Amino acid sequence: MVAAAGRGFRRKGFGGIGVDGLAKEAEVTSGAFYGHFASKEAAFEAVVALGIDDLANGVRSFRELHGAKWLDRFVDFYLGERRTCELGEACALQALSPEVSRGTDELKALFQDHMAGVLKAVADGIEGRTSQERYDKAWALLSLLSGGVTLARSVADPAQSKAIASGIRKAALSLVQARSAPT
Amino acid sequence: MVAAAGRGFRRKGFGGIGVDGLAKEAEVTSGAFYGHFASKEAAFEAVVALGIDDLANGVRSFRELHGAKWLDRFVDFYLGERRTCELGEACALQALSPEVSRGTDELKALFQDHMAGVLKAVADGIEGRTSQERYDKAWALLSLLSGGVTLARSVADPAQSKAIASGIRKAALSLVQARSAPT
DNA sequence: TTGACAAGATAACGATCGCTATGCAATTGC
DNA sequence: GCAATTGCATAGCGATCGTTATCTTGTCAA
Repeated sequence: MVAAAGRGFRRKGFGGIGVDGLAKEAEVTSGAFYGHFASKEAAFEAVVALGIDDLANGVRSFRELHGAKWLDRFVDFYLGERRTCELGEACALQALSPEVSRGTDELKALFQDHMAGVLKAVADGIEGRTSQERYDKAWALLSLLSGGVTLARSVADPAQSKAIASGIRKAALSLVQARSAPT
Repeated sequence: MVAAAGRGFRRKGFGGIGVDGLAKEAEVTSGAFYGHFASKEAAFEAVVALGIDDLANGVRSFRELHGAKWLDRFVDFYLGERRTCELGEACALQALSPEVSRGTDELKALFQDHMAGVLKAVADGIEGRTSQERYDKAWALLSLLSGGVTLARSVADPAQSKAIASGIRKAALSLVQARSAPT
């Protein structure tokens, strides 16, 4: 049910799909929808929470599976499958954070809360002299990847999209290895 | 009229505001709206075209005004005013590209077309051995800035938002100066 | 077998959706 | 000075919006 709502919101945006559409995505009717969620907004909150937690778990999986080389794999995965897959299956960070930025403070607090897990998972997996440097790099990496995929998804020509991804990839890898500039 | 529609779309998203709302933003009625635009979608296209062109002109202005040091100023501006200003006045790239990524191929073609001007303006203003390297960096810089501002706008705590911006700033400056990694 | 309970279907509410047709008033060309 | 055109307001179209109340169905306990 949450997964179906997640697909709907990702594909159409919060305002672009109605409760009937979300319910149909789950192959039920709107009556059943309100059995699971108190409101459309509550459903969106559940989708954001689950989506961001999924990202955190995804990062942890890459670290466990690939060890020291996890970041190369992760970047390639994010700029490959996650860029070309159907929008309904896209990363929550990329597809949902713009909607969060238009939302209430309550929604932003929830987003921030769950993002803490993602940040820790990324920051713990990259190099840097200080904790702050690792967290700075983690924010930058996530911004670069999500922003890059959004831009790559916004152009019509697949070759252009691929070229953007290629540029992002180089920047992402050099970013994580770079010695941070003085503040 | 286009400016008013731009504010409305940025604040609420394409699906989050209706024609009546867009018309009210311009202090007219929906009848007048359809005197200017053939449809809601056509209005959005005009907003995207104008917004991206504004970004291109903004980059050119920074280059003319600040010369070799334009990028530091631009990054600070983008992560300062452009991050904290009201959503209605936000950068088109940050506020509108997620909607473009959910749009038709026609809309994406228009976006890609106008982005060419932004890319050239940025790529011509940064260093790099080859043209491709400059364009790669330009795409990465724009992704980093727009994605970073979106994330910074999605958290509830202003201090957290500022911390994100700080991390993005360091990454942006180091990105442009870095020697590009091998492909 | 019956009866309580849970889950989803159905139907309806007023409001708003994107859009069109028509009406009126000011401006324009001659 | 009158006619044609332009620019916006008004009103209304059927459809969909988010939400609630009611009804039906299925399940398991006693």
